Amino acid sequence: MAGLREKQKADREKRILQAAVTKFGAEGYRSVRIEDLAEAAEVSVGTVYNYYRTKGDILIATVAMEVEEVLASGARIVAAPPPGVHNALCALIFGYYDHSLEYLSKEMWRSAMALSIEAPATPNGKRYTELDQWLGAQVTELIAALQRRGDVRADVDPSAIGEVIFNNLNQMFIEFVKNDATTLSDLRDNVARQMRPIADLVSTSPEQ
Amino acid sequence: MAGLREKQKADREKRILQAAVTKFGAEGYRSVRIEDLAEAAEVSVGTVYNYYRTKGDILIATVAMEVEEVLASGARIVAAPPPGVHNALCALIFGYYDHSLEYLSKEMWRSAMALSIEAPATPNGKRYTELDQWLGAQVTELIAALQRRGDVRADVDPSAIGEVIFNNLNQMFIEFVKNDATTLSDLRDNVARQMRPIADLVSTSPEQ
DNA sequence: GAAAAAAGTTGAACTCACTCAAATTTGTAG
DNA sequence: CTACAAATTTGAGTGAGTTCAACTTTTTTC
Repeated sequence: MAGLREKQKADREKRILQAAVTKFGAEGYRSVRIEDLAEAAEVSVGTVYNYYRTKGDILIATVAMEVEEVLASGARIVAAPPPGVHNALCALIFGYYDHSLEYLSKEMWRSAMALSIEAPATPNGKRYTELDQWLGAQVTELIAALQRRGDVRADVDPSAIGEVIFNNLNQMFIEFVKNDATTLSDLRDNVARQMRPIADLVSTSPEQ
Repeated sequence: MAGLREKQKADREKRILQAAVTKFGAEGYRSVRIEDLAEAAEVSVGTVYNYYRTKGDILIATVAMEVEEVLASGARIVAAPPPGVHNALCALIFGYYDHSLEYLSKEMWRSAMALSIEAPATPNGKRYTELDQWLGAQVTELIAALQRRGDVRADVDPSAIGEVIFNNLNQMFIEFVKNDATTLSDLRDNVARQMRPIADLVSTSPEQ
């Protein structure tokens, strides 16, 4: 039975999350107070803490939604990668990057990343780390797919290369969100330049 | 004239930093209050803030000392790298890793990294990012040195490969400090495995 | 339908990083 | 040595995240 209580609970949680997405995006994670969220969601401060353990928890919940979308769009590229190692890698990576700022500001990314590093044992931190690992696995999957197709040399270990590439793109994204002046286009150019030699080295085809 | 005031100032700053190194290491960055540091350094809370802008500033100051040592020991390896690309890379990277926990706990690293991401525009954050860039440059230098010596193929761009390798080792270090159960030995093994294919691919010598 | 139990909400109180106006200490001029 | 000026220290005060004992609302029991 979908009792009244269940319905109210789900409704309150949704209202709090909605208030968070709106207010964090508009006013910045830092400057939004729990009291503001509570007011916007028409609940009390204590109730916010009944649904989310910390302020950071609320942020992670909003970031997680974004990352899940990114994973889904990445899966489509892995299923049918464009021809050529460099092209395929860039398609996947740029897909991640271009999605990243759709709902989240750089400030929100910074705070979420900081949280996941500082408090890795909390549910928040674990959730974020887990999503990161899924993204990393997706890059390895792409390398493996390209290897099966014959684009990548047979003697290459997909997971070693995949991890290195993912760690690099992750770190480049961190630098990107750390600097408000850097544009998505700058980021893409830099990563494309870095991926060129890697792609050449693992490719079966002559190095152009 | 080295007036009394100058001497007292230097002395107070040193006492505060000393208290920070001791207490952060023993009790954890999070659970040490500014009031505790002030008491240990025999000054008032306000005075602590006269020397350091924020609590994070104090942490960065302790981390910076560590990183500077690491940079110096890295320079010695770049000046005379061991034979073989894989060996040379591992020597440099393991040098970083082995030094890292000499004075700093994993928790201190986590907090420092989180700070540098969340507040990159503050003096703290900038200082940490700058040190990171020096480390990255050192990896590129090593690749270039190996290339001059003929160990690395002439058609490889040292800075592109160096950046990718550094970003990878940095990200691996982040994962290392995020998980209290991971040992230095685990970290070394994982990174050595990742570096193997990269080293093979950029080496001039036959791939063993 | 009323009363007891369970579940959830509330906001005042607590902690801790950080601030600032007043007090203190050090340096300097007569 | 005294009086004034400059630099520094001080700690009570402020703000925001978080907690928890009392209160309300919903569900269950008889």
